[in-house]
This record gives sequence, structure tokens and C-alpha cells, in this order.
Amino acid sequence: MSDLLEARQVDTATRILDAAEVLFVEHGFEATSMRMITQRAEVNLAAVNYHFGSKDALFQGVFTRRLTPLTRLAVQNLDKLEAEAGPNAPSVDAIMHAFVDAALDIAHDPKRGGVIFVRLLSRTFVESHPALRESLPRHYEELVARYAQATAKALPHIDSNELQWRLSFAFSAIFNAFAGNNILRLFVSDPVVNARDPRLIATYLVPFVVAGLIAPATAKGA
Amino acid sequence: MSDLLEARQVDTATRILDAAEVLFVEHGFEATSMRMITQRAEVNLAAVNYHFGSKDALFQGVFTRRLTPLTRLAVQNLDKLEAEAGPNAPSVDAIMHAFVDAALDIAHDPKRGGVIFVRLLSRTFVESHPALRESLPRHYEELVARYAQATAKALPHIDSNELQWRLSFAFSAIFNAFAGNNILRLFVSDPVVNARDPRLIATYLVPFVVAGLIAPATAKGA
DNA sequence: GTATGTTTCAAACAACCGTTTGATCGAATG
DNA sequence: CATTCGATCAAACGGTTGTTTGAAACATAC
Repeated sequence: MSDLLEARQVDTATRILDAAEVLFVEHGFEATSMRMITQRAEVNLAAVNYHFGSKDALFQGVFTRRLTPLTRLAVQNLDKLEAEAGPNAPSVDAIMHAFVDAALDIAHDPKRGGVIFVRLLSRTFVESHPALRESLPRHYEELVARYAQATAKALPHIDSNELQWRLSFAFSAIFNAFAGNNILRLFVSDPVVNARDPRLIATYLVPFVVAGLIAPATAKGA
Repeated sequence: MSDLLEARQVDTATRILDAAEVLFVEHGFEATSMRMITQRAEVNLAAVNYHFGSKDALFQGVFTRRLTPLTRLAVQNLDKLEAEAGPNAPSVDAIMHAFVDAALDIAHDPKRGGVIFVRLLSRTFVESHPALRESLPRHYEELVARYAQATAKALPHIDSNELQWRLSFAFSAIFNAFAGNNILRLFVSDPVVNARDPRLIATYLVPFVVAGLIAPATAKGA
């Protein structure tokens, strides 16, 4: 068959990954059934187990396909930043931009998952599913260590305990924002803010978390 | 039988609510089965449907029991704050403390749900389950309107669009922190920070979100 | 004591879950 | 052409899901 006309007929495994990616971010892992996935991918029900082994393994497969490009990009951005800064520490603003820009790049590139994967990744971080509690950290260890270390260098007056809390808060805000969870929408019926465009979100997001990170150290003897 | 000795034998419906509260926060709504709930509550399987009608309705029941005291307390705290400030606007720091203190009060009072309900509430906000997407906003409308309005008065130089984003980020950080989702634990194998005591969290949390809220307005023509 | 209305109970319901099976297809290899 | 091997398929697997049923147990009122 002419590989020119029918080459678009994508791989079965890829079709499954694409379908699962969308459904997981829409309904969550537990609420997404095998039958929903295979139906959307237009493949046989048994195809998931044949190609991936199990539903849990498929979940991991969805991530391993996308995760490496993202972490590599985020680390590259930080590398470049530190190279430019030379002996000085890059500013917290620049560090946070390096991270968020990596996510934005992915979000605008459908071939690397696009906004759907960014939302799925964020949602998964927040919900923390057991099937990924072991595999995800391995992918991220270097990334987080590098960013935590860079932030610590930029903020030497914040003790490491408080800084770790602040980074935790900052990433909470970042991941929730990218996950499309406009928390206000949960209780305000008609929110002014409803855009899901990550680039727009980042405009307001970065200054917010930077301000929180660089705030004066909390008094110890409270 | 003597109501003195056996009065502690609590209501069946209450036993179900208590059991469901714990299980929902531990495993999430979807992953918690009726049989898990009734087994923990030591009641018959049919009791849930008899007393609440359905699993979804039980989910709502878990919230309506606890939500009113929490929102009332949070609004009371804000009332008191504004009364003290007179014509002046309370500081953002005081406003955020009013909200967080309400959550802390609940967290330390087992009779109003304790830390378990605070975590469940936070988790539910983040995950946003369909069964509550309609009922929760009604409970919270006044609360959020009041706090948003107070914050707007304290920060007149921030336009309402940006302020709504910032509030969204701030509540993301707050709810995630109380939900016990130490995001860093997801990728750092041995986090320095691992405490779940809400009062300890709040020590670092409030300064962080306040700094983010009161940061200079983002330049518009970027 | 009898009748009334509420609560509890074991059992079963249909529907769905993730997974497995064994047959069948299709293309590449000898 | 025959064989082999990976991919696809309909069908069924055992198990769990939320919910319903009808009888039994209970308390309350007449």
C-alpha cells in the first residue's frame, strides 16, 4: 500500500497513548475505563493489554513518552541561565521563568503532548496516583534538585527548611494553574478569570510565585 | 436500655459519615467502595442507600455536615477584622490569617471534623469532583465574595483581573498545603519537609501567599 | 396485645471492571 | 507454496461495582 497516502495511519500503540492521554486528563485515572480508551482509539479492547501489559503500565507509558523531553528542556533552560550568569546566581525570577517557559514550550507543541499533557502532568502531581509514586520521582529527581539548588543559591538568607516549604507552595500554584483548575471557578459562578491559555496564565503566575519565594524570611521564634 | 451507658452508641448515619470522611480523604471518592465504607462503619451495606440514597448523595452529605461551621467561622473572623479596622481596609496579612485561622480552628476540633475534614475539603477543591461541582459553589459563594472584596479593598492598585488570578494561585497553595500534598515529596525521595501539622504549615504558608498577593502589579503592555 | 412505622439485615440484582483466551488475519521469511 | 510470528479480533473470564429487594427486628402508639 502506498506509504504516501496511508502513512498517516498511525501505530496502534500510539493511538492508545493519544486516547488515554486525553481521557485521563478529562476523567482521571480511576474513572477512565479500558473500554473508553479502546473505543476512542478505535482499537480492540485487548490491544491495551497486548501492547502495554496492564492499565497501570499504560498510565506509565503515557508519561514516559512525554516526560523526558520536558525535563530535558527545563534543565537545558537552567543550564543556559547559569552559564550566562557566570559566577553570580541567576535571579529567582529568571529561574522560575526557565521552568515555566519549558512547560509553555511543551504546551504549544502538539507533537510533544501540547497543553493536554501539561494539564495531565499537573493533575497527576496534585492527585498523586499510586501507580506513579515510584516511577515519577526517578524522572524528576535531577530536575527538582537542580532547581532547588539554584533557588537556594539565589536566596542564601532563607534557611533550607523554609525554602523547601516555599518551593512546595510555588509548585502547587504552578501545577494547579496549568492543570486548568481555576479554583475560584469552584465557588464563584461567573469568574472573570477563565482562560486556559498557559501563556496568559504564566504572565500573572510567575510574578506571584517569585514574590512569595523572595519574601523576607519568616521570624523564627514565634 | 440505659441511655446513660449506651448513649455513646452513635447514630448509624453518623457512623457512615465518619467512616466515609476518613476513607474519601485516604483513597479518593472513586476508589472508595460502598463495602469499604459500611465495613468500617460496622453497618449493613444497604444502610448507605437507606439513609442517604446514593453514594453521590453521601459525598454531599459528608460536606454539608461540616461546611457550614467552617464558612461561618471564616466569615465571622473577617467580620471582626473589618469591625476593628473601621473605615480603613484590613491588611492582606490580616485577611489571609482570618481565613487560615478558621481552617486551623476546625483542624484542631475533632467534633467539627478535625484535620481530616480540612484535608478532605482541600483535596476535593483540587480534584473537583462532578458530584460536588454544583453544590459546593452555593455553600461558598458568600465566603469567597467577602474575601475577594476585602482583598480588593486592601489592594486597590491591582486591577480586578490580576487580583482574581492571584487569589486563585493563593488558594491553590493554601488548599494543596492543607491537603497534605507535599508536592516535593513526589520527586524528592527524602524531603526535609514532611510535617502535616496545619499550624506549622500555616507559619510558612501565610507569608508566602501574602507576598504574592501584595506584589507590585504586573506591567500590562508586555 | 395489636397495629404502625422505621430501621436493619442477608441476599441477589444487573452492569461494569481489568484481564485472558484461542481463533483468525496478514505480511515477511525460508 | 509452506511456515512462522506479531497483530487483531470476538468472546468470555472471575471479580467488584452501586443499588434494590423483601423479610426480619425494632420501637412507638393505641
